[in-house]
Amino acid sequence: MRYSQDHKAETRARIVRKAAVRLRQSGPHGVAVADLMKQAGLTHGGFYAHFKSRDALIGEAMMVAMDGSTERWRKRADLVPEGKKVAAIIDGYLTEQHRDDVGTGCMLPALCNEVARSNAKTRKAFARRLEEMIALIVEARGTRPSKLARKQAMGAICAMTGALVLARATGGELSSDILKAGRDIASGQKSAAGAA
Amino acid sequence: MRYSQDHKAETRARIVRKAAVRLRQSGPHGVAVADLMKQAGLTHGGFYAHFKSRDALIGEAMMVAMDGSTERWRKRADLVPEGKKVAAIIDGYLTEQHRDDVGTGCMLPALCNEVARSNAKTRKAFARRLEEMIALIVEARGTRPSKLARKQAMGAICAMTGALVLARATGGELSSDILKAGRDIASGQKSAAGAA
DNA sequence: TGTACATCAGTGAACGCGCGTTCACTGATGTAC
DNA sequence: TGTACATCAGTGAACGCGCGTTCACTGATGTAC
Repeated sequence: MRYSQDHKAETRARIVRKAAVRLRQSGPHGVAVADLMKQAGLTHGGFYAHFKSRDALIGEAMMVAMDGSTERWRKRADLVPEGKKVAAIIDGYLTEQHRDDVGTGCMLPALCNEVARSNAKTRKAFARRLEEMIALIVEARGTRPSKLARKQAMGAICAMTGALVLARATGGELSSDILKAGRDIASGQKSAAGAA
Repeated sequence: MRYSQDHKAETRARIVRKAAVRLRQSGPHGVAVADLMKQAGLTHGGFYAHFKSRDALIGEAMMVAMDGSTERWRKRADLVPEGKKVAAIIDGYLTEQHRDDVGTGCMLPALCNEVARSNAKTRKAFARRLEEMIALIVEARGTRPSKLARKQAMGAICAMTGALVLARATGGELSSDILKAGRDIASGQKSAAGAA
């Protein structure tokens, strides 16, 4: 078969996208060549017409899986007026829907453990996206950027990430309670757990 | 060789302990039978005198890896006077030392992703330990237990877990900043990232 | 106390399954004429 | 417009490595006498 000029590029992109979903769901070991090609409607042999190796694909999938998180936050912030943007991001993030959707959800809870074991390139890409997300929260606050604003934004992201991974590891009422507690502490609502 | 009565039990426990470290460091796929036996000073063939299968070992290692986290918190709280206990737990938790020690560190950041993919038994065990940790924070506050106290304790644990996984995934100054931001938001010190 | 035997934790070669990778082949479509 | 040929994305059988698992064997120590 000989296809239109970008048919191959589309196929390739489809494989990477499926891999990025699997990567978030099951980690790198969950990405099996034959399984992935089947998902893309192909047979496993054709894989090497697109990628040098499975590892090369995983590297690319890692990058693709890191896309979108920031963009989703920006869209949610754009929908609400000044002063409600941070809350919109947090409340849109810590939902049962997001908790149950690892495959296309935020990279932070899904990939953090893997990134910690990855090479410098992947770690650097992760750090860059995280910085973008921090900057976006600082901006969404609508106040003057400052060291304190940055620190508080980072704190909120810590709470959001932690709440999501813990809500995913647990279930039932505890899981829902974690999401609620995460929303409160991330947005600074009477959530000081400080001594006394 | 025929050894003393509990020699076998000691060997078995040693293997499980090594597996629990590897599990936290590299996940279940990082636990290889031959490698583990070598670490324990044995050859791979003897493995099946102790365990039914690799999966059975991983199940046990999971349980062992979940031990100790609560105990460490309790010990830190016991060293300081009333009113400083929660801060002692948080500040002892979000350190560069703990960040760099995944293998024997807290189960929450190390295992959360794996637990989310595990069977009901493992998930239940995880939830039980998490409840213990929540209760311990509530107790360490020294105030009367309440729904709010529980929620705030959960929020603090979210922030602590999130800060550690993100600090591990990044490096350099960003990593240290995350730890600082995590300490602040978890202890409720001028860390409200709320809108406005 | 000494000797023969039983036990069984541990050894290491070998097996076999899963999965990444290779490769000779296919056949639909584009191009040349 | 039609025919012959070239291209190359995709096919699927086969290979081989890594690793979990099996198994016949070892040899140090406990027990019987």
